Amino acid sequence: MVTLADVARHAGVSASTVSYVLSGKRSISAATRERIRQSIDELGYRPHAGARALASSQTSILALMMPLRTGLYVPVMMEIAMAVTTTARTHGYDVLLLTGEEGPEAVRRVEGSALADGMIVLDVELDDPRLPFLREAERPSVLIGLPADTAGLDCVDLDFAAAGARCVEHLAGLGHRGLAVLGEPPAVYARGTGYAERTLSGIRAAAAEHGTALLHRPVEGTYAAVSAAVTRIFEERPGTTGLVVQNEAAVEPLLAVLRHQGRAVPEDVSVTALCPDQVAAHASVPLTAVAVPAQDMGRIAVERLVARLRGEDSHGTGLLAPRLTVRASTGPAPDQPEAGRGRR
Amino acid sequence: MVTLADVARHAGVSASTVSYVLSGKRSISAATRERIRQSIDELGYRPHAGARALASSQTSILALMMPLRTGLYVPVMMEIAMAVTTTARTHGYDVLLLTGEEGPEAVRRVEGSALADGMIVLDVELDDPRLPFLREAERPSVLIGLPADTAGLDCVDLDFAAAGARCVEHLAGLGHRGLAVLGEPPAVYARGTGYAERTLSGIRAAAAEHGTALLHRPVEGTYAAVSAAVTRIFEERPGTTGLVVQNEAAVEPLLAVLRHQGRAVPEDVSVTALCPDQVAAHASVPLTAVAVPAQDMGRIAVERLVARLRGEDSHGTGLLAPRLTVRASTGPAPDQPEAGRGRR
DNA sequence: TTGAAAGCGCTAACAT
DNA sequence: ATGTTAGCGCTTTCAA
Repeated sequence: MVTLADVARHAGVSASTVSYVLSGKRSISAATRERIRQSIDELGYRPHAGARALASSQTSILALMMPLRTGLYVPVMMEIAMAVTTTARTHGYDVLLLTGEEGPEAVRRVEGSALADGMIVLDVELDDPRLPFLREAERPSVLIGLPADTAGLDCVDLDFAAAGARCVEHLAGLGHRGLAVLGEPPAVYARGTGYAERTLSGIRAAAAEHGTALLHRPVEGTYAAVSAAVTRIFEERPGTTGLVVQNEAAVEPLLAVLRHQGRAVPEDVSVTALCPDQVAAHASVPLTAVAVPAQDMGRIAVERLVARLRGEDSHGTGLLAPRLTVRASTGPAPDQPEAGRGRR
Repeated sequence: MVTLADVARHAGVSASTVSYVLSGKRSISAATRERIRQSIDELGYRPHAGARALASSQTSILALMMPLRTGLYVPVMMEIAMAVTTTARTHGYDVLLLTGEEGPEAVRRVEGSALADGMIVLDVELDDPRLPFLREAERPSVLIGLPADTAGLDCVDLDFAAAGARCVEHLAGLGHRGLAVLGEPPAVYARGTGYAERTLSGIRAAAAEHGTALLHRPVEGTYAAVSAAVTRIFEERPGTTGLVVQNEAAVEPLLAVLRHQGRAVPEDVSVTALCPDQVAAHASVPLTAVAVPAQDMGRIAVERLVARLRGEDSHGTGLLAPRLTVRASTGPAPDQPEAGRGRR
């Protein structure tokens, strides 16, 4: 193994000089700097991460806490994880992956063992058990998600209320007066994961404002569940012409069910979704949708965390504005909102 | 920060004694061991990871290299990542997540900077550029996947050839004589990712053995692409009654297309897939399928890696035997393999 | 602009 | 069964 001392010897300087060339924390004459650079390349030197961590109390590692609870849409988590990792690298950080199991204990491990300089926390519940530990932690953290009480926390998230409202406004603007929401699975609501409720409240507010009827059905992302839910919706409210879907897994099943029931999209029913752009764009009917900006959230979380590690000011809680892209799944409300247009 | 020295002082022993209690590398009288345990708890001591890494040249960290290339089915990767992380924890290891971008360079970083004790490599190409570096690396690695030349490497993977054969045997056993394969997207084949080709060769061999006709169509996982492919298949080979799908993303689109074309599953067409059990079980028609044992692969990879880190013998390359679960998507071949049974 | 030297917190010989 | 001590490879005062 090549050490700093080896490099110093090879370049004919002291160890500290090599260290300073690496960190740039003091000025070095161009000549020696070049000589040292050369030695480093020639010897293939790499600083030992552990030694560095010990001496500097900085690990150059960010922890990513990613519980994988039921009802979560995996691809979104993955996108965030990837964005976090690549962004972290551009800032010179590596990423330590922590999964659920350990819960709050993981926070203590990271702190106590000095495993990382800061942490990014996913899938935050309204009253997340990790919050107290994060609040009193020495090291900074950024949450992706929004707990009930954000005091003393740094959070990044999509403005789900605005996103829900955006969907309703779009449909209302097209003349739809009977709307229904296919929500996340019951488990997600039960768990107190804020975003589902925030979306719903945004949807409700907008529906009230536009005077549209509204039905809400939590639903599992299976064909059978979606089929049952959709059937019930049209039975109870034959005048329903607009659907808002907030369950990525339900998107394809929904389109299949509608097709099967003979309801044309968007001629008979307009559909808007809240899902990653990729899902919306590649659906069997390209969907008018508010994007879940997974990559942005991951990137922004890292940038904030890095800024705080550098001692720059924390930016506090910030919500991303929703962006709705119109595609092929929405159109004007049918002239006669007659019942039973579709066959069953 | 609480250090080993603090604990030693508090317990009235020397630092080394505390260290040995922690590592169990020499016998300690029950009395002092208990006293030290108590001090550790009372003070809330946690060993400093960096210091430990420096002194012992062991990081207790495993690196997980996960390029995320196009055409990959994300949930499988995620399942593997989660299995790797939780299994690693049960053995006292944490996981460092490395994504694509860096390629072979990442291998050198991990080595050179002593970031991890060993690595697990995903999405291995037949002639992966990382292989030479892995072969000459000091630290052990386990690949999930099978490159062209496995010499000097430790690999875990599903036996895709056997898996493909298993699907064909099942269909042949049900009397199907005209089969078609919906394969991975062309990009996957082009990239030289072995598993797709291994599956295909297994399918071909079994088809030859059973004397069944066979058509192969690579396909993107979009509704449009699947629709086009299926339509062509039935035009070219009206006698096709059995489908093998090896593209998780194509599963739902396929079922939707068949439904739309009026082909009943399994009365008109039998479908077998090669996909995670969860996908198969929750599809709109529960699928007879060979499972992609993502969790097992992740777990086994870690167990092997840990065994090697402990100096136990490497187990060499090992393929997992396929397991086919019969569900609702396959049935006896239609009596009269007549053309044009479905409407269009 | 550069060196010398004192740790960072832990492990592992080497003693006793 | 326990203590003493010399590093592990790096950062960072303090000196020059």
